[in-house]
Amino acid sequence: MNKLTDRQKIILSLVVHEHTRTAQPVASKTLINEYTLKISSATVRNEMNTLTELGFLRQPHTSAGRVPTEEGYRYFVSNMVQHTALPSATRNTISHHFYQSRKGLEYWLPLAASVLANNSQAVSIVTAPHSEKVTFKHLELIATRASQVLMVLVLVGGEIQQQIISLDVIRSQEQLSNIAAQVNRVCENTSLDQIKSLPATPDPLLNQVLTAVIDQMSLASKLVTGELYSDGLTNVLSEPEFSDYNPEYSPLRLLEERSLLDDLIARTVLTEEIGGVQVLIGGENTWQELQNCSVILTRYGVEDQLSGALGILGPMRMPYSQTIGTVRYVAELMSGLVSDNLVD
Amino acid sequence: MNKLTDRQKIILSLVVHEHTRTAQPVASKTLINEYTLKISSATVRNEMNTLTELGFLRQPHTSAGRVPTEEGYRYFVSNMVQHTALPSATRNTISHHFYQSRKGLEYWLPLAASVLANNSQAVSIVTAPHSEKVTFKHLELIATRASQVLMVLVLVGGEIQQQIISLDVIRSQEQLSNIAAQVNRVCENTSLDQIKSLPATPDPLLNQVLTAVIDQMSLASKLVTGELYSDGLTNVLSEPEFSDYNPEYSPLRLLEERSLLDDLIARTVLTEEIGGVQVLIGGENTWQELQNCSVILTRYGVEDQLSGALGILGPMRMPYSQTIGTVRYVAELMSGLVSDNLVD
DNA sequence: ATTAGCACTCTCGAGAGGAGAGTGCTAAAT
DNA sequence: ATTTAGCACTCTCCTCTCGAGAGTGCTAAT
Repeated sequence: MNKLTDRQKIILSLVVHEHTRTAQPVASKTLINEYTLKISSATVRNEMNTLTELGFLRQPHTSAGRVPTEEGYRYFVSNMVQHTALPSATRNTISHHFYQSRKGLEYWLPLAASVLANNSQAVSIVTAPHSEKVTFKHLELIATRASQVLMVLVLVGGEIQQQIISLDVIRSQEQLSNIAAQVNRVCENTSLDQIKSLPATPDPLLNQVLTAVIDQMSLASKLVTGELYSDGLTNVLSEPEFSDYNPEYSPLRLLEERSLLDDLIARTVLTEEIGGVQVLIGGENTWQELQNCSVILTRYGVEDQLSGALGILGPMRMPYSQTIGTVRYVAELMSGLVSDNLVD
Repeated sequence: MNKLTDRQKIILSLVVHEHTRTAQPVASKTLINEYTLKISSATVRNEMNTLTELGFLRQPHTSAGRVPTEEGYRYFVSNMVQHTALPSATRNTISHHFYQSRKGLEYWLPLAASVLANNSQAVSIVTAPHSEKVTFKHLELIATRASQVLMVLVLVGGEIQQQIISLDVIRSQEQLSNIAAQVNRVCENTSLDQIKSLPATPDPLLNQVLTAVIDQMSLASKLVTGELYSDGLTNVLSEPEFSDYNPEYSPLRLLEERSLLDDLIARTVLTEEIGGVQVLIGGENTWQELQNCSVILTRYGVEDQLSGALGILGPMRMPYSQTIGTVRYVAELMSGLVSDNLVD
């Protein structure tokens, strides 16, 4: 696979850079003008020809410059994007944002989305972290009106679920607190399966509450990741990739149809260890919606406990090196924050 | 203001309808061909001329048909959209969705957004309901790791806030529950101001918790409405109104910059009683972002207790009658659901 | 007050032509 | 054997023109 000569690699990378910058097909002459190459345009043309035959470049028409193909981008990203860290100025700006934000995931998630969007000129995707194993932490029952009860369920990891339960009989807050205390005693740090296999209880209220708990926990166990935060839509609306095509296959469906995003996350980053950044270029023949787009995704959080996905969706023509660096850095920050605030 | 003749009104409304249907300038001849009018095209032309002088229609160029102006749409909406109810089939389809959904605001909000988007071919906007007066309902403190405590605060209305507090000393869950019980005894159904004016306490832990409660409640009191749910972006991306213009003034900024939306909500529906539907056409000289767009917004929930805003954002050229009906109906449904599940 | 008829205006699309950009190839140079 | 200069060739893109067609405004007749 890696059978390009050094010179071919340089030319491919220059074409990618130049095309990213100008959005135009790149001519051999442009290359030797803009960059200091010690070879002539004719040589560049010959090499471009080879790269075209290899499938890494293509010509929009006979007498136009070259544009990288999907394969070209893929080769570029896997072989030539050196994982240099982000400039420290950028890192500081980003971490500063987190530092001066209010504390709490509910602030960090939209902040991460905003930072990613602003540093990438693409659409950001951030999902709230979620624990693979759903474990009971704490239950609270709060009397509201008449026989309605607000049930608040806290899971290990810190996710909070709420549900309104209608009882057959009106109960006092004391009675409710009593039941909640019983449930807490039995269930703390207990997994869904364990709770399911608890012996039946004669108390109908306790029964109803346990059923509701099991119901909520089952629901949570089916989630791939938590809520979606996104930002930077206006960054890409002017890009033809996002507005021209068939609305049936708009890449923005990824933001609106949760099942699409979940599928994408499940099939890429969820199978990876935290820390690895995945780059999907042009849908990889699997996601039709992503033609002409690229997705950079990674997983963040604490391995085996609480993790979410974060990254960006942008036109295929994007500054991969910088964007990958940003995604990686934001994920590192978020992992640290999640880890420091783990509820276990 | 209402000085149009009946015939002029008819012609204006036909132009609006036809333009909505075809997105093209409407010719006098088209009108008498498509609709059964007992007047000639020349008469229509004369009337169109008058309507143009009055500012309700305009010509894209000399020899083109007419297009409604902002003023034209405004006149049409205020004087000629009769508030006929939605067809019962549509109503049934919509209510069916709510009926077979899981119960809980967290399901109804995205559902409302989805229903609005699908029935309007526009972008939907739904904000979670929020209570104007922030009132304490219930507090829970949950020991996590070492000296970290997860504080869960429930407000009257059912909003749940969470925060992680770091204590100086490690406390047992008993001690924490004890403190929470104390706070609950003192604060239940108490307003922010009342809590603020509570006498100081010697207990440092109690003090820290109360400070955190006040902090969270202050934050809540500054919200205009809750979280934003939106759907149907792909509906409008192909519309030139949404992709052509300067990204600085894209109408979609309304979805990304919460301050814009809050301003819009505060200055329109929040001042109205629940039930009134507001139609903003073309930004009304106030919101530059909304040029060529219209926003239909209404407030839903329970007056003086818990209310949010919902509606749609679409191109100015839209089927107002149907869309207004949909927005009103969804708001009615949501008001009912909020009312049935009020936590007070 | 309404309408038929007609001249006038403007857009839109097709077609032509020329400039320019960029290539591929060939033959010479290294 | 590789690189390069030179050049013919191709294709796009812009502009211009021109004619067809759509739709109007005006005038004179009903």
